[in-house]
Amino acid sequence: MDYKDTLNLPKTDFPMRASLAKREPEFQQFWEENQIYEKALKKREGAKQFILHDGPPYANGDIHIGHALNKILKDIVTRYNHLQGFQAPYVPGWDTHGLPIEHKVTKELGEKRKELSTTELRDMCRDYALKYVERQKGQFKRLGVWGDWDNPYVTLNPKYEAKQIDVFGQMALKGLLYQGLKPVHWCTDCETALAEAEIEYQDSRGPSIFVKFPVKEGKVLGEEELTADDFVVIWTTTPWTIPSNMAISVHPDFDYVIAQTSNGRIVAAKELLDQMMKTCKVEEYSIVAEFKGEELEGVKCKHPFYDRESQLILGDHVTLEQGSGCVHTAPGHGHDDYVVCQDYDIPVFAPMDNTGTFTEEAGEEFAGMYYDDANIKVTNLLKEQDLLMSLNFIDHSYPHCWRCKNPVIFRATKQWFASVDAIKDEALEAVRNVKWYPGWGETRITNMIENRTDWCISRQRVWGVPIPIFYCKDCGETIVTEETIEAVKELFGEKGSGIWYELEANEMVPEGITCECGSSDFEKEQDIMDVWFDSGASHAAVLENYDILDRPADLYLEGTDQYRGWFNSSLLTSIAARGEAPYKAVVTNGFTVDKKGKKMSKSIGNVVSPHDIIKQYGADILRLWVASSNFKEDVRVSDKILKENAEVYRRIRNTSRYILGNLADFDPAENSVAYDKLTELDRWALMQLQKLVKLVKDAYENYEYHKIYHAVHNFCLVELSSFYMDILKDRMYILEPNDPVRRSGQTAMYEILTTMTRIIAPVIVHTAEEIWKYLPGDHAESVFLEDWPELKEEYIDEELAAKWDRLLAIRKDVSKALELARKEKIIGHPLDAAVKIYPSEKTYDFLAQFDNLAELFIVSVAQLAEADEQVSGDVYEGKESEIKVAVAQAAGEKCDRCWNYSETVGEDKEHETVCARCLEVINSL
RNA sequence: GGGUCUAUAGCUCAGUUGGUCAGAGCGCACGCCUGAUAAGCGUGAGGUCAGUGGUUCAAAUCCACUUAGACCCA
Repeated sequence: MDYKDTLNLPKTDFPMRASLAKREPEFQQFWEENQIYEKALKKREGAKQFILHDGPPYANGDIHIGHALNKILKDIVTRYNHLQGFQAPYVPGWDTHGLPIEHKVTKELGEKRKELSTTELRDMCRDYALKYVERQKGQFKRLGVWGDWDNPYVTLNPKYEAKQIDVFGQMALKGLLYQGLKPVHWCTDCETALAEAEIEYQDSRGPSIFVKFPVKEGKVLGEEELTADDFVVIWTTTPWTIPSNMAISVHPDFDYVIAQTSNGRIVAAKELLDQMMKTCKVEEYSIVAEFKGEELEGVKCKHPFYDRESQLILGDHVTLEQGSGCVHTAPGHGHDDYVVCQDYDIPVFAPMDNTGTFTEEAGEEFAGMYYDDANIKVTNLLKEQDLLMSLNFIDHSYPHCWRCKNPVIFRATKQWFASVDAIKDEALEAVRNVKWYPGWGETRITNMIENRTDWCISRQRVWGVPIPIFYCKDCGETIVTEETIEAVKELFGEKGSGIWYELEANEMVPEGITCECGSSDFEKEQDIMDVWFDSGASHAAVLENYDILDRPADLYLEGTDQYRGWFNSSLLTSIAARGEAPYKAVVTNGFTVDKKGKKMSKSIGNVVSPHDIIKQYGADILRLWVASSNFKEDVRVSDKILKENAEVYRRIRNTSRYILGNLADFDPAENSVAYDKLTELDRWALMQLQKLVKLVKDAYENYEYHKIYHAVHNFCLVELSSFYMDILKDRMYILEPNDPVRRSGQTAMYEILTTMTRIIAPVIVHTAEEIWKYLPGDHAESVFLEDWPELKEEYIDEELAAKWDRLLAIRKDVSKALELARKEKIIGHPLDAAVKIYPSEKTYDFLAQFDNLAELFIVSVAQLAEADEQVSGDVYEGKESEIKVAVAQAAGEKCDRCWNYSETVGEDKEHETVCARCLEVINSL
C-alpha cells in the first residue's frame, strides 16, 4: 500500500510560478470589467475621505522609472487608506500646456509653421498633448494603479481653464498682480520673445571694449581715497547696452585694487589687472591700494553719456574669467543684471522698441538708431571723451534665433508678475501648519518661499491659457474687473481658452464696461500664463470641480524637485486666491538613480525603463521594489536589485501558496476552531501576526513602506516558513483530516493568510487579488472590497511571547547540534534523530511543561533528561540556552507513512511498516 | 557658489536621548531533504559604520572639515 495517498498533502491550483507579465493584465481587466475601483468608492460612501491630489505629469514622452515610483507610491497610499475605511478617490491628471509641447509641434512643422494660424497651431498642440495623455494613461494603468482613468483631469479642459481664470481673477482683484519689466530673449527680426529652447548658440565676431567710468563719489579703500579724478573700468562685448547702464557689479569676496596708470587711477579686480593692461596696451602701472570687493559698495560713478549715476553694487554673478571684474550692469538687457538690480531697487531701463530701435528715452544721439549700429556710435562717443581704454574684435558664442538665424538680444519687456511679497507671511504661516514628510521638507520650502522674488507669470507663447486682461486702446489703461474676469471665465468654460484668439477684445468685454478715460475700445493681452500657474491652480480646478473631491487635499505626494515647482506654485495661488494652503500634508520621494547612486541619463546609458521591468518581471516586482526602498531619499535601481525583489516576491508567493495548499479541505465556516481551543503554537503564530499588523499599520501611516517590506518578508521566512509551518507539516499531513489539532492549525493559517494578503495588498496588488481568488470560504469578489484586518490586541500575550522566545533559543541550539550530527553522518533528515537534552535546573522546569518537544524540534524523539542526570557521550553545549544536547540515530524503524522513527513500527500485521499513531489514523479513514 | 539632503556587510534596510550597537533578511559558500520540489530546512564566511580632525571616561551615534552623490537655485 502506498501510504502517501492517506496523507493530507497540500493541494492547490494556485501556481507557483507567477507569470506576472502575462497574468497581470488579466487582473487589470477583471478590475475594469467589474468596476472594482468604483465599487470601492461606493462601499465607502459617507465615510471620511482621504484625498490624495495627483500632481500632473507633463503630457510628453513615455513614462520613466521616476513616474512609476511616484504613481505606485500614490497607489499604495490610496489603496491603504481605502482599506482603512476612508473613501479614497484618485483622480489622475496631466499637465497639457506649455513650451515643450509647443516647441515639439513647431519643430515637426518646420517651415509650415508660418502658414498656420494660432488656432491651428493650438489645435495641433492639443492633439499632441492628448495623444500622450492616452499613451501615458495606458502605461500608468499597466503599473496596477487604480483611479478614475475614464475621467482624469487635463489642464486644457475648458472647465479647468475656467477655474484657472477664477484663480487669476481673485489674485488680480486683490491687487496681487502687476505689470513690470523683465529682460527676455528677443529677436528684432521676428519681433518676438524667444524661449530658451528657441535659442541657438553660434560663434560670431563682435566688439570687445574696456571703458572707464569716472568716479563721482568715492570713499577710502584700503589705504587710499578713491576720488572724482579716478575711474572704474568695465568690460563689455555689447557696447550698444552702455546707454542702458545703470550700475557696475563687483564680487564681494574678490580682491580689487586701485592702480596708477599713465591714464589716471583705475579700479579693477587684482587678478585681472595684468591681462587687462596688456589688452589696453598700458605698460606702466602700479597698485596703490588693495581691498575686498565688498568695500566698493556705495561708490558712485557717472554715466559716460548722461547725467545719471551708476552705482557700484555687489553680485555673485561676477567672475574672473575675463574683463575687469567690474561688470557693466544693464538691468534691461541682461538676466543677471536684472536680478542683481532688484536687490538694489535700481529701475529696469531698456529704451528700445520691438524692432531693436532706440526710442527717445535713449537720448537724441541714439533715438531712431538700430541697436547694432549703436555699437560704433557708442565707441566713438567714448573715444571722444577719452573713456575708451581699448577696442578689439573677438569671436564668441552668441545666441541666435532658431528661426531667422539672426542674433538675438536681451531686452526688457512688459510682463505680468504675481506679488509674492504681499502673501509671503501668510504662505509661511500656512507652511508651518502643514505636515511635511520628511520633516526637513518644511525647512526647504520655507527657505525657498522666503527667498522667492516676485513670480513672472507672462509667457510670450501661444500654447497655454491667455492672460485674461484687456487694455484700453485709447489710453492704454489695464482693464481687469470682476465683470471682465467673469465673462472670460464663462467663455473659456464653454469654448475653451482658444476662443481668446478667435474673438476681438470688444467681443469678449461685457457690455457697459468703459475705461476711465471714457473709451470702450479695447485690445487684449497677447501673452499666456506660465504653465506653473496652470498646474498650480489645480487645487481649485480639480479639487473644486470634481464632486468626489474636496479641498484642501489631505496629501500631495511628489518628487523633491516640486518644492520649487508644484508645491510652491500651488501654495502661492491657493493662499492668494483661497486664503489657505491647498494641502494638509506633503510627502516627497527622492529621485531614482543607478546602482552607483548616479542620476540616470540617456547618454551614460544607465537608464532603467519601467516598461522593460514589467516585461521581464512584472508590475508587482516593480511595486515591491518601490516598497522596498526608503523613497524619501534617492532610490537605486539595477537589475541586481530587481532580482533580489523577485526573490522576496517568490518567498511571499510561495508562503501564500503553501497555506492555500494546506487549506484545500478547510471551510472556515465549518471547520474553524475557537480561539481558546487553539493549540498554544497556533496562538503564538496569531500573536506574531498581530504584532505584524501593528507594525505594518504604523509603517503605512508614516509612509515608511520599506519597513513593511522587511517585516512581511521576515514574517514569511522566519516566523512562518522556517518555524511555524515547518512544525505544522507533521500535523497537517499525518493527522486525520478532521482532527481538532489539525483544524486548529488550519484556522490559524487561514487567519494568517487572509490578514497578510490584505496588509500587503496595497503593494503587490495583482498577487493579492490572485490569492484572494483561491481563498476558501466566503469573501468579497476582490480583496480591495475588504476591510483592513482589525488588530486583535487580545491575541497579544507577552508572557506567551517570552515563553516561546525562550523555546526558540533552545531550538536554535538543538538545530546546531543536529547540524553537527549531520556533518558526522549520524543523521541526514532531522527525523532520523533522537535528541536527548540535558537542561540546567531552571531550564528543566521550563522544558518539562512542553509535551511535544519532538514535534517542535522536528525530530523523532526528544528526551528530556532529569536535572541531575549525568551527561553521557558526546554532547553539544548550547550557546543560546542552558542546555547540552546529545544526538543519536533514532531507535526503531522509519514509519512508511509519517517518516518518524518509532519502535511501534511493525506491531500491526496488516500495516507492518507503519507506526502506532499512523495506524490509528488509517483505521479511522 | 547658495539652499535642502544622503553615505552602516555584495544588495535592501535596523541601529530610540552617545555607554554589549556592529544587527536582520537576501545574495554567496557548504550541507540536508526530495510528501511546499524551477520549492523547503540547517550551518557558515562577509563591515577599520565614506575619510580626517575634534568634544567626551566613552561616538556608527555630537561638532568641524574633506570626499562622493541627489534635488533646487545661481
